[in-house]
Amino acid sequence: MRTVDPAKHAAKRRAIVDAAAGCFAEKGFERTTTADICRAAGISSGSLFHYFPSKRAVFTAIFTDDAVETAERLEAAAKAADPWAALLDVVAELAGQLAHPAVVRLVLEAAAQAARDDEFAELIHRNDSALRDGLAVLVERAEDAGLIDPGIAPRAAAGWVAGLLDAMISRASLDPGLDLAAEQAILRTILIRFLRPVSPPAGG
Amino acid sequence: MRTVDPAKHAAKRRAIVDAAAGCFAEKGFERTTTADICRAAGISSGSLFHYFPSKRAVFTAIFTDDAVETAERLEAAAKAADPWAALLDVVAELAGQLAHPAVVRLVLEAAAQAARDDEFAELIHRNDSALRDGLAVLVERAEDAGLIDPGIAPRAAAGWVAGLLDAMISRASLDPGLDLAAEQAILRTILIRFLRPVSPPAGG
DNA sequence: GTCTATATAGCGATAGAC
DNA sequence: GTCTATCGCTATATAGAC
Repeated sequence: MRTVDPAKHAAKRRAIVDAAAGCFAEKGFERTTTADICRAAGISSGSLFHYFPSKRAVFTAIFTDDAVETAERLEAAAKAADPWAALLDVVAELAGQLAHPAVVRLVLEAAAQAARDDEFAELIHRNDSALRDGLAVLVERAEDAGLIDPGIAPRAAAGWVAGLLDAMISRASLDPGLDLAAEQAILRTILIRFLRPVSPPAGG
Repeated sequence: MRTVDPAKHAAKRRAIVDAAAGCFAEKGFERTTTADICRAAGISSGSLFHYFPSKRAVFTAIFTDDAVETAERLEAAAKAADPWAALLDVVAELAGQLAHPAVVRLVLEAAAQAARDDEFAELIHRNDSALRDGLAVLVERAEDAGLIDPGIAPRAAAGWVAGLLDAMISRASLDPGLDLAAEQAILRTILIRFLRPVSPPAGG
């Protein structure tokens, strides 16, 4: 038995991060005050800085935590029997997260912050790179199975798949009344036409 | 002869906006101080607030000015003989602007600001809507000429063309060493495969 | 129209009791 | 570990001379 309970500490840390994520999504990093975070989390300033050394550390924690979840998703997809179906599934799942406006806003905020903070940019680039790597594995496996146009480089293709997800983020933020399901269908069409062989070897 | 020279006033205003755009691109809106803008423009605080009522007004001026230029581009494209070629040209021209890192950063900053400032969001949405309208006109004209898959709605297609440009912005910001020319070629491929008839009526 | 000087307010982070 | 109280600093915008 130890003086501190690591599980309790982690749970509280997580609660603070979740509360802060809502604030950052709503007002952005700079306009969110540490007082806002404290109010949202129901704690005092002293407590906040007991768990995190700075406001920025709270912000970055959101994205280190998220990276773990995405990595698990990609790992599971890599084991799937049908790599092409797994690719479409992963894309649909990631696109589905955009139904939450807070997620859209957080991604936009992260992109803006990464453009001017080198350390944070490294984190975001690592996350993006991990996503592209995971997607590239699926593209390669699908290509080996003859399900993808051989003229397309897996790595470049993976970059554009990630880019298409970013396109959806920008559409979702620019058009609040966007029909996400309809756009996901179009996204699927674009992926099929972009990646599949010009004369498919089989139906699908 | 008047007491104030409108041309001179406009020129100075423009000089301030240009200097400020550099600051905003580098540090973002909130972390750019009015003192930064004054230093970059070579003026004093008193002068800055003689030309603009607030820091935010300087920021928005960047995007109202840009809207005019884009509108002119689209107007010219609408008059072109070959609407399909004009569409590809406009996309290439807009994508080409991303060679300037400052442009990429400004767009990201604008997206983040629009997510939390309703008045600024209206401006950005108007600009985006004007872009989509201009692209939709080209898609429609190309469709009338049998150059585009009839199963694709022009308005939705235009949204995704704009989205693909946003995808390129995100790629450019996430990957500093990105080969822009190579990516533009892929973008072109995606557009052709996405929009053109499945069995083209002619070469091209 | 341009400047210098400054009012006013709010922020991130710390100190130290309990 | 959590709290209250507050320090030290920086920022936007204004006032008013020239």
